[in-house]
Amino acid sequence: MTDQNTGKCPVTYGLDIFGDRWSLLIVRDMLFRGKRHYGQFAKSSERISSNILASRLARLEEAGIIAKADDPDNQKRFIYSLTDKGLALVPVLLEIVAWSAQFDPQAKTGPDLLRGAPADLVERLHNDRAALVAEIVARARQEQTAP
Amino acid sequence: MTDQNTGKCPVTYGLDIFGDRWSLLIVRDMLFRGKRHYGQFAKSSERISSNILASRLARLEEAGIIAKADDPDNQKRFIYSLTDKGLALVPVLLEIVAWSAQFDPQAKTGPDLLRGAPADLVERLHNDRAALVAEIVARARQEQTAP
DNA sequence: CTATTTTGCTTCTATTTTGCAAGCAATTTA
DNA sequence: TAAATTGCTTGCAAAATAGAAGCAAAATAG
Repeated sequence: MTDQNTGKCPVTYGLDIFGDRWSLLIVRDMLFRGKRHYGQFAKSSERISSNILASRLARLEEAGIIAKADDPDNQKRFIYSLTDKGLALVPVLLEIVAWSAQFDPQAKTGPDLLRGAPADLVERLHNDRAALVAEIVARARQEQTAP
Repeated sequence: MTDQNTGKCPVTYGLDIFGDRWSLLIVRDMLFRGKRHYGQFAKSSERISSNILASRLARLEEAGIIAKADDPDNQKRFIYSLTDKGLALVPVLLEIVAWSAQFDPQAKTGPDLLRGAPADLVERLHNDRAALVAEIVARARQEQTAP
């Protein structure tokens, strides 16, 4: 018998948007590394190829996760920023980080990502969750409006 | 997919394992829908093709997220179960559900998934998080050991 | 016991997605 | 004014995926 789930499963809704290799890495770069321009994403350590980057940015924009605006300092380029919907992915990303910190013995966080070791992050996520999320969102908002 | 996680970002570690269209749906099916056999996954509403299903099960097993055991009731088939590492993905999945519930107006949860509406889930996730996670993990464990 | 069905895959091919290297026009910088 | 930069696009090869079919072992039906 087929599945009884006529409505769309919420897990599927999310994965339809960011269930791929790159989308969440772009969100991570915006959130934790302050990246805003195409060229910055292209220089990420994971080396996304340019056409995939362009298509992912378009997809994320279409999904309402990021917004694309003209850069007042440079007519040629654009500033990508996280919308509220994109910022709401912070808990998802944090849980992924926490999970990885727990099971990847090599898990390390550079000075850019969260300005701390994953162990500290996991602890704060456990003890002080709401404040941690709020703090990250606030900092991301700040970085987006004031470079 | 390769083993080059040395010193990598924890987000990358996670996405290397489950950053694709199907892996988390398989985990979801095991966690929230009590599925344990190949055939049950194959009949999922999302219709994964058989070769992809086989390769994802192998990958998840290799990553230590699921375990494959002989079925005592049927020599031909296997029982797939979530390991501790797999069960630790509950918070990730819950955050995805919460995010989708927040932004997908169509988000619905059938009687199988979490036995409740996403709205209730989101509320419990906010007010009663640890207990909710523990409850889901406990039920999944129970379903895995006693059909 | 034999015949049929079920199960858990594998194999094949077609289509789609991805990666890589160039290229390119509009700026921006020197 | 020339050179470099930026944010992409375009081809093409390689890889991943979908869909159908096949298949041997085991379970079930007769």
